[in-house]
Amino acid sequence: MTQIKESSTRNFNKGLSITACPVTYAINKIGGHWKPIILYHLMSGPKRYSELKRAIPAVTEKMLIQHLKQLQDDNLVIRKAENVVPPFVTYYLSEAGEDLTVVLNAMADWGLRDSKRYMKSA
Amino acid sequence: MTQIKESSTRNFNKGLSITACPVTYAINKIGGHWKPIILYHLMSGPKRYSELKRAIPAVTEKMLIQHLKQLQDDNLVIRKAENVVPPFVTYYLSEAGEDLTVVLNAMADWGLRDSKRYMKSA
DNA sequence: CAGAATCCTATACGATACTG
DNA sequence: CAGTATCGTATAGGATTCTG
Repeated sequence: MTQIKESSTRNFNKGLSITACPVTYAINKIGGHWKPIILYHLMSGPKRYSELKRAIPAVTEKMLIQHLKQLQDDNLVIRKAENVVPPFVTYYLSEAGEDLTVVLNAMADWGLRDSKRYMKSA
Repeated sequence: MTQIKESSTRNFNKGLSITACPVTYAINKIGGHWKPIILYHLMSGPKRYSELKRAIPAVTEKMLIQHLKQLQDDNLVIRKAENVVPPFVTYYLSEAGEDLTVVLNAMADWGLRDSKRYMKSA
């Protein structure tokens, strides 16, 4: 598995900055390239693995699973698996994940506003 | 210069997700590991290059300059250089950068709240 | 269906040395 | 002081194949 290692100066520095700044703490939890999108899709309710995949066609399985796992590790999403064949797995936001809605919306607002800033020529 | 290239599937996908989600648009502008910290320090007023360096000891010159440049390209910070010897360069937030304050604060709030969530044992 | 495993590349990042 | 240049590494991310 190509996961995050805990060695290297890089992670050391990362650690430093986390403690220094709550913003960085947040970035480190939702900063992955696909995490916000996943979270975004989860904001509209629980989704099955395949639904997420279809909702975000650009993401590879690896990335999806990987980020989903990180989000679980960070206690932002919850995975619920029925033990049936074929498998039925749903992902949904935890409390902490729900709380993120505010942040995501703030970011979305800003993103929208910012992109408009460079469009309105008239 | 080790800058961002515009080729590769990766960037293509990145592009896709940007258009799909304003949150991702935002992440792509402030998602760099040092950007939020830089922005954060700039929130308290204009800073000289050396001040930033001192304020964020963990960052290397390369990273600082690089992110500073990206932030300029993204119109989040403004660079103002006096043409004197020794050089006197100041960085400060643009309008768009100031707008980010809300987002950064939302993230900071969440980060603080989230980290507390895992501390309060009593 | 949901996911694990493997292989590979790009690039983000760090360290260090040099310059106007 | 405020940067640039060069080099090396790690890891994030992609493509593909396989499985309970």
